[in-house]
Formats: sequence, C-alpha cells, structure tokens
Amino acid sequence: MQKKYLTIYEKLAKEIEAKVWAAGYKLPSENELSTTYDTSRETIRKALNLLSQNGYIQKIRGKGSIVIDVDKFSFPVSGIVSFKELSQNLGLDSKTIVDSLGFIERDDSVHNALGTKPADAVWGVTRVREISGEKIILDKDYFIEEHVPLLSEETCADSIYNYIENKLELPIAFAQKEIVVEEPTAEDRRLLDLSGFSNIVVIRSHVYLEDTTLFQYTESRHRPDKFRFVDFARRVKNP
Amino acid sequence: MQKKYLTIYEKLAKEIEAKVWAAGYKLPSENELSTTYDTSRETIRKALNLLSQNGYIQKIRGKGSIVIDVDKFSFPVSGIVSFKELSQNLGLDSKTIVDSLGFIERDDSVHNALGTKPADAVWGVTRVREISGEKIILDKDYFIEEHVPLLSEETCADSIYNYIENKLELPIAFAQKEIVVEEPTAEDRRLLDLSGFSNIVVIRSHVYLEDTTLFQYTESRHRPDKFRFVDFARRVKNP
DNA sequence: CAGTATAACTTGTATAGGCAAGTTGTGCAA
DNA sequence: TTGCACAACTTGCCTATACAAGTTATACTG
Repeated sequence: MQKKYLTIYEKLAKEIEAKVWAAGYKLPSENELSTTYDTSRETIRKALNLLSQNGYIQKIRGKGSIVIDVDKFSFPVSGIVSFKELSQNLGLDSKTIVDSLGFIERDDSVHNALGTKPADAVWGVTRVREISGEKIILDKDYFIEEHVPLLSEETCADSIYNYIENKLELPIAFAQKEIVVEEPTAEDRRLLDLSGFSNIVVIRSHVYLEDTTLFQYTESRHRPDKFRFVDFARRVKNP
Repeated sequence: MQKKYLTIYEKLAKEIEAKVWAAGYKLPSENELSTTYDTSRETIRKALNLLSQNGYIQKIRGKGSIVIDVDKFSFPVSGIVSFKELSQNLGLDSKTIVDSLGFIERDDSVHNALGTKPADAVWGVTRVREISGEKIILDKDYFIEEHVPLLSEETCADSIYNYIENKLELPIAFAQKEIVVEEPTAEDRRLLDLSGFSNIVVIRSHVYLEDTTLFQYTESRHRPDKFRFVDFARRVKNP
C-alpha cells in the first residue's frame, strides 16, 4: 500500500510538468481534489504542501493554488543526487574513470572532516567524470570503513550510492554542503582538462545516516565554465 | 493569537541552538510534548516537521527525534534574504554605495529576463557592497515600474526589500535562482576590487510575488574568494 | 447608479481519534 | 543461559470535524 499523499503529489507534479494544468491558472480546490481522489482534505493538503515546497504551485489563502511555470531545465545540485542519477536524468553522454581507490594514509584534513582518528580506516576514492569527451569533474569521496567495509572498482565505476543504499541498505538521510571557489590544485590540473582556467568550484559535503552519524565526506570539484547550480527558494519573513 | 505550531517550532529551534537539547540525544516524544505544550499531537508534529526540514532534528520512526549538530556559522544565501538582513545577522561592518539609479534604456537581456517590452518602464539599480573596506559584491537589481513606481537613493542605500514589503506591502513569495561562474565584465573591474581575480560568481534571481507575477530580476556578482554558499539537503529516494 | 452587506466560496489552523509500522525492553519458556 | 513472544513504547498516515480568515460574486439598499 503506497502512501496516499505521495502518490497524489507525484501524479499532480507529473500533470503540471505535462501542462495538464496550465501555468498561471488554478488547480481544483482542496475540497474538489479530496472528492476526486476519494480522500480527506488533510491528505490533499499534504500533497499540495509538497508541491508548494518544490516550486510547483503557489498557495494563496482564500483564492486557491496557482500553478508556477516550472522550467525543469534545472541542474539539481540541490538535494542529494548522485552523478549516475543526474546524468541518467539529463541523458548526458558521460563516463566515470576511477583514478584511485584504497585506504587513505595520514590525511589530517580528511580525518578532521570525518571526525575520525588517524588510526581509523577510511576509504578514499578519486573519480574523474568525463562529459562528451572532456574531463570536467573530479570527485573525491571518503567513507568510514566501519560503515562501508568493502569497495570494489566496479561499484565505484557504477554508482556508489546505489551500492550503499541497495546492497548495504544504509539509510542516507541528509547532508550539509558548502560551495566555494578556489584555485586548482596540482591534482586538479593533472586529472582534469583545465587549460586556461584559474579557478575551480568546490562542493564539500558531509553526508549523514538516519541515526545522524557522519559516514561520508566528499569534495566535488567542477570546472567553472560547466558549473551551474539552480535553486528554488521561498521567502521567509522574520517578524 | 500567534500560530501555535510556529511558536513551538521557534521555541524548540532556539532551545536546540542554545544546547538545551544536546546534539545526538533525543527530544521528548510527541506525546510528551503535546502534554507539556497542552496541544494536540498533530500540532506538535507540524512543529517537528519544520525542525526536520530546516536541519534541526532527524526523525526516526519507532525511536524518536534526534537533535542534529547545527553549525549556524552558515552564510545563508539559500532562501531569499536581503543583504541588509544578512549583514545584520552576521554583524558585519558593511556599507552600500549606490552607483546608479534610474530607468534602463534598451537593455534587451533585462527585458528578456523580465518578460517586458522595450517600451515598458523598468528601474535599474546598481549597488556596490563594501565589507570591511573592500568592494566585494556588485548588485544589479531591476524592478518593473508597474509594481514599484518610485525608488529613491535613500531607500536603495538602506534596504529595498524593507521598502517593498513594509511600505508598498508587496507580498514577495519565491525566487528561482542560479549560480554560475563567469569572467568579470569591464563594469565589474571598474566598480569592484578585483585585482588578480579572473572569475566572478554570478547569482541570477527571478523574484515573484504571491500572485506568481514576476516583478524583479537581480544579478548579484561576488568576488570568488569571498563567496560561500551553504545548504542543508535531505535525501529523496526515487523508486 | 454607487456602495455595501452578505453568502458562498477559498485556504489555514487546531483538535480528537484510530490504525499501521518500527523499536525496545521484559518476562516467560525451552 | 539463550531464544522468543509480547507488551509498551515510538513515529507515520489517514480520517472527520470545527472554526478562523481571506476572496469573490451577488443582491440588496441608499
């Protein structure tokens, strides 16, 4: 039995993307929706609030829910999405090259980021993402061995997240990330096609499991001309 | 009469920031909270879901709500926050210099971004943000005259958002933004302290009112060494 | 005709109750 | 002691109801 409010949300979201409900016009009222979907108004409201949070509709008290013009040309770095999922969604001609894989040795910055001691075993994976022939992105992932005991080259070339969530069944919950611009390191220059570029965009992420334990630290290093981050934000008023 | 779930949310959020509830430990259960706050469980759940969305807690079915270690050193470019609010919150020594103010003339890219015709009147404001003596940020804002009939130099030096929300009482609802890295323009070089920098971080925003009409287009151009974007993201699983 | 009261809609908040599903500890049975 | 069933907790989902608050169209009143 699927969750009702989620199925309704997904159905309405797809309908909005397919222009069943035209942008600028109103959705049916909550009462109408609750009868058509044969459910309670609260369940409808849960679905509509999800649509509102994700930029599909704008709710106005007393009036209704207006459909927002969704330009889903979005490159959603927002949210936690793996590179495999991303390139699949966008239909990109992409390739992943595993540069190195193994336990790290005396890397204080990584141990500091993960809160581990130098004696703890930590996987280090360096991967190059090639998009239409150009080496654009350098991903450096670090996993605590306690949570991820085994990592093979095949899983790294495929999707680590798929392995972690479906094979290991670890519940990935949330991430804190920051985006900054830095100067390329020697490694960046060696592994990426950076001729002529003097900056690199670095996305640092701390990824946590459901029990709030930190289990991964990641640096995703992007060539600046190919980097794009799209966000939808609601205004919050402070009183 | 304040909204109950909001006051409970704010109270718990402040308590978590003040370490009343230690990170890694559990909040009281929903039933306990509903008795202490003399309210229903659903109201408590609304407050807790807000805490969860904003990265304060992690809810686990069957167990409880674990407090997340919030590092609020965050520079929240996420969400729609004005520069005035931002520098106030962070206690920065900042200054705003209005470089130019008036109606724009034949700027096709702006008219294209705003969906206006060349004949339509559009305000253009260019402001330089100085932080501890250095000119770091160049903000170029464009407003449709239909919504914002008057703009004075004083309001621009203070806070345009304050003017728009409190004086004009326009309901700012949401924004679509993108972050990219580009080469500085001649104007960037003229107005900012950019010596030695060959890139600039550009945040482009389309800002909408509650009735989903577009009313503002903004380019916020940051010197790359001072730019930082922090985000909290929850993992969404696709089936 | 102009203005206003009002009815009929809309969404927002709050409550009470029920059942499902996951976790944890207790105590009984082998 | 070990293992298992179960009770007692937790959060997740759904329903039904009530009232508040904002919008809109209608009809009435001056």
